[in-house]
Amino acid sequence: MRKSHATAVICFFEGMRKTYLLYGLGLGLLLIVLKLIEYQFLVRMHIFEIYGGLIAVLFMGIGVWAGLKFTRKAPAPIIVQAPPVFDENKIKELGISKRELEVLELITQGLTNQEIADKLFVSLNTVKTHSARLFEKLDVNSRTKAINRAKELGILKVN
Amino acid sequence: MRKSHATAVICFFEGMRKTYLLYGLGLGLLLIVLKLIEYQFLVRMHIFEIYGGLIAVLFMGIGVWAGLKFTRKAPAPIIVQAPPVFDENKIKELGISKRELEVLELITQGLTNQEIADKLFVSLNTVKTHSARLFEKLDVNSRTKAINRAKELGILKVN
DNA sequence: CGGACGGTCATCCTTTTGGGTGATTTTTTA
DNA sequence: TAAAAAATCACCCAAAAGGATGACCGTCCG
Repeated sequence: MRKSHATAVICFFEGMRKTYLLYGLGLGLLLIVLKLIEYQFLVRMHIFEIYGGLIAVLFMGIGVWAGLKFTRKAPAPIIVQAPPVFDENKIKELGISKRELEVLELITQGLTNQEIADKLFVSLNTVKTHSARLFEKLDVNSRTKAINRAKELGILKVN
Repeated sequence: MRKSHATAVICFFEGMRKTYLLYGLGLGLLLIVLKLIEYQFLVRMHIFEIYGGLIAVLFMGIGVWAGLKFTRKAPAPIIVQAPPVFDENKIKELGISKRELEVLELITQGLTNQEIADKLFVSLNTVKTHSARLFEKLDVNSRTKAINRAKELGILKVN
């Protein structure tokens, strides 16, 4: 029921999931677009500048976006420096996941859910889900109470 | 789609799971084959292809680099527990009244406006007025931000 | 006396949060 | 590989918070 119809329809490689297919299609479309642009300019003389500029802008945009997106998860191993009273056991004891912990820290920094969503490159709904479960695990019902609770539990890295 | 797409694009910079790598290699081979075929018919545009490809790679690299450079926040130079002192001057300097300060402290304790109102024996509206003026003076727009601001200003008696 | 200030309360309106439910996809683990 | 856990996103609804404005009432001080 999970990978039923879509996978069965087009299955070049065994076990290829829908997302891979979508990725392939997306890249294919991108290539087609580039080709179209290319031909348009090629047939009416060689205007390399415009085409090159488009490629430059497009891929630089992709670079910025992808670079940002994939360095968020990098846990930055720099902070090996003496954590004050970072009680890791408490976190596992409460069953707080990594993502939830991230959200918690951003909450304590005073960010709104929308700001957190932007920072983590996820949707607002996702942040709300994380925070909801977090509050449940911390046994609180508001972010300000969560801040205090997290502090008294020693869950936060700083402060 | 978004995630898988970008993951494959930039998997070299990160985890680089086997699946993505294999997929990428397959795609690469496919592209090479296409290029070979294309070369037979479009010999004259070969230079153009290389040119465009170089631009793409170059600017995507620039994008990643620039994106990282301008968003990575400074490595937090040893969080020296700032002023744990009660800076009374700051309070007068900002024109925060006694009642507003009371509200501020109750806010940092995680109380809701209603709870604060009950505690101070005033109406909810009054608390909202106080907090509104408080936020204005602290130059924030939410209680969680007010908490952090108050701390960095040394306005709070405790912690 | 008459402002200025602080405290109180109100109304209207918008945005943000919190709570509940359900679903799909990805990752981890047994 | 199959099951469990984590992460993602959506939709609905209600409560809380925030912004803007206006008003009333004490007290204090020039």
